[in-house]
Amino acid sequence: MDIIKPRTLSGFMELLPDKQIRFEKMVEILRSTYASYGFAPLDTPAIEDAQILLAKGGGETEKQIYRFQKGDSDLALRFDLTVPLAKYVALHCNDLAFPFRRFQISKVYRGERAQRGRFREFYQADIDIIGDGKLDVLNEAEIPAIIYKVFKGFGLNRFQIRVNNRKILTGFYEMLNLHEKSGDIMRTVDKLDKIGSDKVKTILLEDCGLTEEQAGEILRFIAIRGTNAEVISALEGYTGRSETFDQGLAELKAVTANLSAFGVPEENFAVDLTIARGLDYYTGTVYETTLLDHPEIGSVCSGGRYDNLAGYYIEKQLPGVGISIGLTRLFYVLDEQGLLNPELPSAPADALVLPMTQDAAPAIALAEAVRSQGLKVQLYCEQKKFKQKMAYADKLGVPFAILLGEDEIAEGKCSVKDMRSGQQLKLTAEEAAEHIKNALHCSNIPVILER
RNA sequence: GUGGGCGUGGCCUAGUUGGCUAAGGCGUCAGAUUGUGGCUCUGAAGAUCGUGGGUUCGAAUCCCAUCGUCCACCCCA
Repeated sequence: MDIIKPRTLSGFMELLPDKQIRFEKMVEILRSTYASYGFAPLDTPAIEDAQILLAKGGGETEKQIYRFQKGDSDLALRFDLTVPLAKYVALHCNDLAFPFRRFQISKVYRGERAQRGRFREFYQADIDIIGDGKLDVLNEAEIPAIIYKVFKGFGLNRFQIRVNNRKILTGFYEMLNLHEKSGDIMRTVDKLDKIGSDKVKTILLEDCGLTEEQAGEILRFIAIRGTNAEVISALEGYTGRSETFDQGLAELKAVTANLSAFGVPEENFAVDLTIARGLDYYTGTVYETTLLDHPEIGSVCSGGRYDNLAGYYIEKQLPGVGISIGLTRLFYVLDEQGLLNPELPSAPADALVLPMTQDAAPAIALAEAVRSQGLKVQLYCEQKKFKQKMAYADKLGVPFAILLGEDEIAEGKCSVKDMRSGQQLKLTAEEAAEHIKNALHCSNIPVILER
């Protein structure tokens, strides 16, 4: 028989158990945080009709989507969670209560060249709030609060939620009569941090065909930095020249005004005029979150406000605001940087019960007794040498091994061995559970430990 | 999609002016008192040198093709 060499495709992440446990921990934090803000869980199919996923048509989506035929069906794998959400809302809008808040943590697929931190299959953790006809700006102010809670929940401190407003940008380009070129300009300006202002200027002049004066105006505009109050006051100087701009500024003020009420510290939030993000459908506030100590990895969470979620599927006007956390990338980078908390328990069980008698019944009962006290307990079922049983406990990384042999059974007790210290005690099942619980008592250990 | 680097046991690497049975480390497995893991010691298994073709007396090493992979660009989480 031919052996097929096992391999995992490039751009797909596969983890060993201890890492997977840490990953799941992050997912749990996301779920509980999202749920705590009243978002409902949603799951949609990984595969959809290609027509639906490609409704928007053209561009990168068409190039990157995994598309295939099965019989006569033209199918595709979802490349994000927003388009499936649009379909879902369009399909069920008569049954949903608006504003509709949902979260979804699922895999998405993109057939592009994989690179460090860039995957072909990866998890997105999305939240969106969809309004029926209207959606108040207050929703846009709440989003950073949720991002903040999630990242703090992971154990991160050095991150920054950067915010801009698309209306400010389009309004500003209207003032310069550059409305048609705004897409190219924004894409260029977005690279400011990466390539520097001289390079940006060169591209604006040569590739975008701007005049020296226009380029100068733009560079001066995106150079506006400082505290939120300082940036906003600098922006006030541009008012009265574009209705769009003025409206964008008003929205930006509304978002920043409620930050402290929502509990977001100023140090984790910044108005940044270079942010453009997802050029096609965002129409108002846009968000991008970066790790301050690892700017090279780019954005780990981004999103914004859009006016018409489901326009391709129904006539109804459904404005919304949402964000997406690139969980796979975030995890990959944190792991690579060695920031995953080594203190976080990553064994599949709290204790491993090792039966040492021919009759396994007492051990089975013991395992169940300890398990019923709320602990994760694995029963070792193999008939191997004691040495090998211990080696297994060691390799699994379980903090405790519970031994049950003739002696213990005769005394009505079991031997509880702390694998880290080597200390061993003879205890009853209840005492054992209590002992282990006290030793672990680790419910609030963060996943990430920043240095 | 465009441009560049690299492919040697499961993993990391040595070996490239072509030359004897391809070397080492990690890991795996088995032993060193069959009720005690990590450490140490001993031993074992495991590679058609990515694949196909070519040059040559002889190819891991040179040439061509192909696949894979990584990096940059594009774009993005």
